[in-house]
Amino acid sequence: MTVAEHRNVTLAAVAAAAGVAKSTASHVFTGKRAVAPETADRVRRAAAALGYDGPSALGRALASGRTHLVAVMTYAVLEDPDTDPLSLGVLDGLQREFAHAGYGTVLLPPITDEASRTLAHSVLFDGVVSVRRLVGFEETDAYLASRHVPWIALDGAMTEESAVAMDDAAATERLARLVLEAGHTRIAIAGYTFATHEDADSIVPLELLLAEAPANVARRIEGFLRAGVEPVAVYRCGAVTRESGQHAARALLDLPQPPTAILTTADIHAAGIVDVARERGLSVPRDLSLTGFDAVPLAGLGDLELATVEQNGRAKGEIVARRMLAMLDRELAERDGLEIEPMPAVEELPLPVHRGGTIAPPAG
Amino acid sequence: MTVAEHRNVTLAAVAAAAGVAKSTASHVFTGKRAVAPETADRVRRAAAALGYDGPSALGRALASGRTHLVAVMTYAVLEDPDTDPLSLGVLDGLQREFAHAGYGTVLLPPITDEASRTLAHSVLFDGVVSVRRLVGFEETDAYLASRHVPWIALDGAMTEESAVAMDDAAATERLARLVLEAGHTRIAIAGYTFATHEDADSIVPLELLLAEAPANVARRIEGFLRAGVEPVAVYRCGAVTRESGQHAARALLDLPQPPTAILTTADIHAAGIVDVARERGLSVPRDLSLTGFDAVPLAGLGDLELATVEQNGRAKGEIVARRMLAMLDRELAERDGLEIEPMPAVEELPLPVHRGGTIAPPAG
DNA sequence: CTGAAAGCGCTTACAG
DNA sequence: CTGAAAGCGCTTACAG
Repeated sequence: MTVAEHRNVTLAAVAAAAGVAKSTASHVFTGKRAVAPETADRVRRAAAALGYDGPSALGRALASGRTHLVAVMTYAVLEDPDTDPLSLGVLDGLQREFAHAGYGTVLLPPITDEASRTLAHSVLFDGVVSVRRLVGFEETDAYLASRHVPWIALDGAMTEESAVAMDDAAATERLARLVLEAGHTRIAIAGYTFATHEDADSIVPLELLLAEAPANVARRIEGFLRAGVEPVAVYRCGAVTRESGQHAARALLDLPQPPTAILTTADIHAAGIVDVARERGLSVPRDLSLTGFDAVPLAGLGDLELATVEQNGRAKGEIVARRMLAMLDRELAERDGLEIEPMPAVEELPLPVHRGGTIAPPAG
Repeated sequence: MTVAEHRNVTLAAVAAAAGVAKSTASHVFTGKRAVAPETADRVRRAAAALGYDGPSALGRALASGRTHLVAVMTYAVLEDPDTDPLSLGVLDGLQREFAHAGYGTVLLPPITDEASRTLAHSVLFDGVVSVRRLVGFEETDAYLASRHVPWIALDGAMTEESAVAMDDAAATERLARLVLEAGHTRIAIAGYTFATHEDADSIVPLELLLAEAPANVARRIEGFLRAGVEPVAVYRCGAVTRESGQHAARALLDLPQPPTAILTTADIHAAGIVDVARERGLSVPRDLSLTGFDAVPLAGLGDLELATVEQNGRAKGEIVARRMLAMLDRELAERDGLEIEPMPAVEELPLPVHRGGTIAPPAG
């Protein structure tokens, strides 16, 4: 038997060789129906003799409507692992949990041009998770909705909350309390939005930021307020980048009465603030206290450890994956007219607070 | 039109609504055959009216034999991005290039247990690339071979050389020359193997290391020899980890006549050697010169920049992806009885040498 | 415990 | 420029 012949061995051929019906041969491999031991043996022997490696995934998929593929739609998570270890962790967790359940993970870029559009249309998947929805997500979201498959969008999108429970507010409340207890009264808040308009980076009214921010960022700010913070200024970061944090620092430290503490909603912004503070000869935390969010490794901070909230990306990915698998199971049950189990409760991702070394009493 | 109805709109339904044959409707979407403008319009209108989003990827795949999916089989590349940024870069390059060509990338774990075995069998792909083949690759390799799809295995496997040209030897020769020119005569070599036996970490004869090492590592060592290095000792690292580098350092520095320079075949080993040297109060490069390979970010080295060879993971991934796409195209042409184009020449990945700050004249 | 048949949603020679 | 039909490789009611 040559390799070339090998390729086209089909279930039908095996069934014929074993002298049974295709359905019987099929059941030998899927195990969905009892088959007499001798019959099964005959089929297996025929398969071995013909070099049949089991039912083709493609045929199964068409017949069963299940591709055993889940898409993860994300933009360049991989390019700069240093800038986004969190999303990488999420991807890792998703992939592991899906693999464990027999689902492969398809990496797909968001739809930004003809190539990505064609790709999205031509790739198979039973469900999809969008991670770090930063670019090209208007069309992508519209498209994913139109595919009518289970879909979870993370990073502050509405569906995130139904997939993984995160009490951001409780965590940031604790963090803010530490700052208040240190004696600060002139506290500023720097939150972010995914707003794409110009001037996104600027001082804004608190209400505006709360209205524009993704749900999770809004919750983080709620935590600050709940702790009793009355911000002397609020900055809107237009991107989750170190530069945006630097802009925030410049604007806030230029105020006539600059804050003695800045509460951010992302570590990377806090890192940018440290950059500018040092540029200006200020020392953190002696001259400026600072909090972050994510507990992500940051370059260029030396020995400084940020006061922050830890978000375990891999754990988050695993939780989200389990949610997706439950959605997939329900869909299958619904299709087959089986009894539909209630969705399991949303799992909670613990968000431990790290005190770090960036909170100190205000100077003077 | 409800969502539920929506889901089952098929090409056949659209064709019926437009009053044309399925084949005609199909050609309107694929563009593989000319269709009269009015006819095409009628079909498109019918599609729009029915909410048809274009041919199902699944049906196309079964009929055409193309899933537009390439698998990347790799073990936990994502878990510790810090320890393997190179593989991450490769994955990124693969993914981008495949996406560009209309292929999705499926992340698959190597076969190590029942779950991964089931997964590999049930997932569809037209071709596969294995990256960082560290664990469970005996069964994985056997399985991938049995799928009879184009397959490229990286990281020192035979097929890597046919997919991307890397002149490791030329690069390491230059590096070794720098060490020789600095005046070193007592030079040791630390190379690695994927050997899994106990005692893998040990001093060995040069010939043994050359025989056991993956092809790319062997080439790197060849480069050292070509430069004129006559090693006073050769160490075999059994794993590509910092610990293994530390073991190498201990063994080599404990020699009665310790080397004044150590040439490694991976940055991470050089980092481990720095750890041990410092532990012992030695200064790099004053007391010990050192070279690496990969130019990967390393933690805990302070200001020390390694003398090393840069391997751009993303560029490598892109080159490999283009190779895979060419293999896929050829396969298709072969199947359809078309003229088979010769494979394009293997692309070369440049391997720039960085002098860094870890080469100095020997002490004394 | 087993079989014959329909069907999953398309593409692609073949024929005109 | 278009159509009718076979076929891609399976699974799954239905029937016995």
